[in-house]
Amino acid sequence: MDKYDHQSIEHAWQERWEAEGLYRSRVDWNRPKHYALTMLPYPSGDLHMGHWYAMTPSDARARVMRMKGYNVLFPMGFDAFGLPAENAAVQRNIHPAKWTYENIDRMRSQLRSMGAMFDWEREAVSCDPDYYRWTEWLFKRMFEHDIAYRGEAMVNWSPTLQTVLANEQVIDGKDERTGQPVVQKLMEQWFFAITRYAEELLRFDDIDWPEPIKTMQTNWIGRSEGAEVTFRTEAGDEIVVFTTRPDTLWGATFMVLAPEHPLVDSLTSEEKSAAVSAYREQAARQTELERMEESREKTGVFTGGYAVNPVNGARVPVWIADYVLLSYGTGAIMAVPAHDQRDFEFARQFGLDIVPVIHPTGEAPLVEPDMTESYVGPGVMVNSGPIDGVEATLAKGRANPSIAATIDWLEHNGAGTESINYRLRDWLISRQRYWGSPIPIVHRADGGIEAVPDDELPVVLPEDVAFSGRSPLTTFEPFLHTTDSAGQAATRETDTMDTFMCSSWYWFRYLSPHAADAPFDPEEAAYWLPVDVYTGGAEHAVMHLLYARFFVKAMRDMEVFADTIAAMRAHGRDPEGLFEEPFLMLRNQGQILGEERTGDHLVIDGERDGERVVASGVRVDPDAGPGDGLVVGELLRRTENLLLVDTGDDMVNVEVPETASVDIPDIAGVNDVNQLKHHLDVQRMSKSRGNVVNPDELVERFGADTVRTYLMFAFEWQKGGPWDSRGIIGARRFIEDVWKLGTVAYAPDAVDDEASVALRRRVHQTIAKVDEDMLDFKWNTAVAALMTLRNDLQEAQRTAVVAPAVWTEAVETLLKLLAPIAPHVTEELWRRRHDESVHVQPWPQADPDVAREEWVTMILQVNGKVRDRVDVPVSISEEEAISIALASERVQGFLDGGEARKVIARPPKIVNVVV
RNA sequence: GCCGGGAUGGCGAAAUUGGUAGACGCGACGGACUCAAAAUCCGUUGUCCGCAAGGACGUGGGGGUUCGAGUCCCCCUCCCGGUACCA
Repeated sequence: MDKYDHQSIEHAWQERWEAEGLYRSRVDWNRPKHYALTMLPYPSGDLHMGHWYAMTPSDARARVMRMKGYNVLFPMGFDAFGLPAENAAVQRNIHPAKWTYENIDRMRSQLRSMGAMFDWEREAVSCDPDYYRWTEWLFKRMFEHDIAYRGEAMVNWSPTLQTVLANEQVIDGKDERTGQPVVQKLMEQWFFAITRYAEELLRFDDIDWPEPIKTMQTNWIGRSEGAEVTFRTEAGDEIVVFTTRPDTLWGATFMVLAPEHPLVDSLTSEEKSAAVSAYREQAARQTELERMEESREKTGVFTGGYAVNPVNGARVPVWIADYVLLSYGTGAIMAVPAHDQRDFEFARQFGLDIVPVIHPTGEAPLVEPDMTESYVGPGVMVNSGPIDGVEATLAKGRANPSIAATIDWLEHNGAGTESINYRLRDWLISRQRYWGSPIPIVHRADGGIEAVPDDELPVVLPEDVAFSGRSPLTTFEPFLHTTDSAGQAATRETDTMDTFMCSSWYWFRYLSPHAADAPFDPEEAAYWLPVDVYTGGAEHAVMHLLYARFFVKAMRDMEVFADTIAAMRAHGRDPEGLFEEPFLMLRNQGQILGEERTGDHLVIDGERDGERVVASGVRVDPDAGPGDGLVVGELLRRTENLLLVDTGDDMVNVEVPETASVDIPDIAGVNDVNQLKHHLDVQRMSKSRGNVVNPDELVERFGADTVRTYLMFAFEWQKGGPWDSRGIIGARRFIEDVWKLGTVAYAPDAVDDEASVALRRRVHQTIAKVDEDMLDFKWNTAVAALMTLRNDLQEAQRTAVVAPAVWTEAVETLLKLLAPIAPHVTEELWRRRHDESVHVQPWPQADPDVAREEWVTMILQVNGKVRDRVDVPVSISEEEAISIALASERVQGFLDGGEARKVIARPPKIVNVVV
C-alpha cells in the first residue's frame, strides 16, 4: 500500500483530464442538458477563499448532475473591466490591459488547482474586443428600441473617482467601493429604461429563487399604488403630485416641491426670491451624506406662491424642502400633516395648518392642537365632502374603500387618475472611465447623435494612452475624432459602460465565445438555454441579478432570440417560456469570515465606581497575572468605550474615558480603545486586517480534495461563518482514510451474513442521503453521511466478516459518491480498479429494499419523558407496541401499581404512557 | 425605524418538519504504541448530583397549545444582512 501523496495525484489528474478533454461539453440532442453556472470572478489578482467556497460546491453539484446522465455545461470566465485596473494604471504605471490579463493568467491557474470541471474552451473575458464587440452590439439594439436613451439627470457624482455611480453603488451617501462621499450633479448621461420592466420584474412565478432575494428585489423596485392628482397654481401652472393616500386629499393643507423642481421659479414671489434661491443653493451643495447626517429636523422655505386643492378649492401655500426628492414620483407632494408623519413634523416646524380627515376607529375624534404625531391608523373619513363616512382601512390602493372612492371621484371629476409609482429608477450606465466597454455612438457636428454601424463594431479602446486621473478617452485625439454616416467630422462618445453591463449577458457568450457574427450561436443556445442553476453571493441580490433579469426580458422583446427559437423548433424543443428569465434556480452561499480570535489580555488601572471601573490606563499584556493591575483579564466585548473584561472569576465592566491612556505594543503609534480586540471578533477577510487565509497554501499543504471537502463539510453553505484552521485536519483524515480503504487488500477471515446485510443497508442508506443532500445544496450533511460510511467500512475492515463482494460494492460506492466532492483521490483509486474515469460512472442508485431497516429502537415514555428503549421489528402493530410498553419494568416502576390513564402509541417509533 | 434571516455542547454543526436533542467533525481528557515527540489506534466527552443503578436540568428569556415542543402560537432580548425623508 503506497502513501497518499496529494500533490502528485492532483497534478497528474488535472493534466490528464485536460489532455483527455474530460470536461469538454458538446451539444448532444440525444441527451438531456444541464447548464450550471457560477458567478464569474473579477480578476483582482488572487483567488481567495470566497471563490473556493462558492465554486467548489457548485462544481460538485454539476458533477453529480453529470453522473446522473445529464450533459452538463459548467463554464468559467472573467468580469474583466472595472476601476481597479485603472487605479493600478495610475498608481503603478502599468496598462490596465496588461494588469488585467496578468491577473487572469494567475487566477486561471489557481482555478485549475481546484480540480473543477470547467470547460475552458468556453472561457469568456469581458474586456476582450471579441467580447465587448457584442456588449456594444447589445447596447445598439437597446438604442434602436429606445431602451437606451440619453437624458439629463441629477446623478451621483464621485469627486474621488471622477465618475458617476449608479444608485445601487451608493450606500449611505458614500461610494460602496471607496467609502468616499458622493455629491449630486446634473449631467447628460446614458440610461437604460429598466423601469419599463418594473411590473414584469416583480413576478417570480416560474423561478426557484431564495425568498430573501425575491423580497429584496421587490423592495428595491418599490411599487406603490395610489393616484396622481393635479393641483393648479394661481399663475395657472399645473403641479402634479403622486400620493398613496388620495383619500386624505381633503386634509392637504400645503404643498412641498423638491428644491430643484422646474416650477419653483414661476411660483416664487419677489420678496421670497432671495430666501428660495439661498435654500436651493444650499440643497444643491449638500451631498447625500450631509443630508443624512443632519438632524431629522425638517428644513424648507415658503415660495410665496399658492395652489388650489382640486377637491375642495382650498388655497394652499407651496413650500420647497429637501425631504421631497425630485427623482421620486413627480418631485412634488401634497402635504397632509394630520396623516403623514413627515408632513406633520414640517407643519409643526413652520406653524402650518393641520386638518384631520380620519376619525380613528374606537377613539375620540382627532383634535388638532392636541396631536403629538400624525394618525396613520384605520377609521372613517370626515371633513371630506363626497367621501365622508367611507371606511379607511390599512389596505393599500383600491383595496382600501376610502382610496377606491377617492380615485373614482377624481377620475369622474377630471382631477386625477389612478397611478402606480416605482422606487426603481432607470439604470444609469454611463461611466466617465477608460477601462470599460465603449459606447458605440458618435456626436455629429449638428448636435445630433447616431450609432456606429454594426460592421464597424467594436469601437476599440485605444491602447497607447497615458493615465492620470481623468479618462484618457476624453483627450486622446485619434480616438475622439471620427466621421458620421454622412462623412462629416464627428466626435466619439467618451463615456464607457457600467461593468454590470458586461455581466448582464455573459452566460450567453459562454455558449460560443468565439462566435464572430452573433453574440452567441443559436444552435448552442437552442440546446443549452436557459441556465438551470446559478450560484453566487447574495451581495448581488439587487444589482447584478436584477440587471440580468432585465436584460433577458429586453433581449426577448428586441427579438435577439429569434434565431435561437427557430433552432429550437427545428430540433423539436418547445421554446415557450424559456426566454423570460435567465436563471431557473438560484442559490446563494454565505461568506467565509476571518478566523475567530481570543480577546486581548488587558491590564487596567483606575478606580472603582460602584459596579463599574473607570480606567485611567489600559495596557495589552499577554503575560500579566492577577495583581498586575486593578483589573486583569480577557476582553470579551466592547461597546463604544465600555469594556467587558473576564478576569477568570468575575465579569467586570470598565469605562475608558478619553483621558485614559491605551497601550497596545503590537500596534505602533498612539492607540485608542477601538483598536482593542475582543473575543469572537470575526470580520470579513481583508489584507488590512491581516486575517486572510490563502487557499493556495492550504492546497499545497493539504491538497485540493481536502480543502474542497472541508469547505463543504464545516459550514452551512447558505450561512458561511468564521474560518477555523484547526478543523481542516478532520477533512484530511477523512481523505486519508478513504485512500487506505481504497488501497487495502480486503480478505475476510470468515463471512457473517448479518454483517454483510448490515453494511449493504448502510451503503444504500448513504446513497439516498447523499443524493438528496447534494441536490439540495446541503453539502455538510452529505459529507457527514460519507464519513459515517467511512466509519462503518473501517469497522468492517477490523472485524473482517463481510463478504468480499459487499466490501467492494461499499468501497466503490463510497468512491463514486465522493467523486464530485474530492475528484482527484477518487479518480486515482477508481482508475486503479477500472479503466474508465470515475467521473463518467453512473451515479449510484439507492435500492429501498436494501436500505430498509428491519428493527428499530422504540422509545417508551411516561408522561412524555423517555424511560426505556426497546428494539422492535418495524412492522410492529399498535397493540403489540402498547403491550410491550406496559410490560416494561421501567414503565411499570413509574406506574407504581396503578393503571395508565392513557396510552399514545406511534409504532414503531414511540409509546407514551400517561399516568 | 421598516423588511428579511438567525440564536442548539468548549467550537463548526445535525435533528425524517410535532416523537430518542446534540448525528458527523474539531478540540479536550484517559489509554495503547514510542527512548521520546509527532502521526496513528482504542475509549470518554451537554451540565449537575451519585461509587453505581439511576435521577434532575438542558435548544437566547418569559408565557401558551399538546400525551409529547429545538420545531407551532403570543410577548421580550440580542446578533447578522438589506434599506432608509419613496409621498
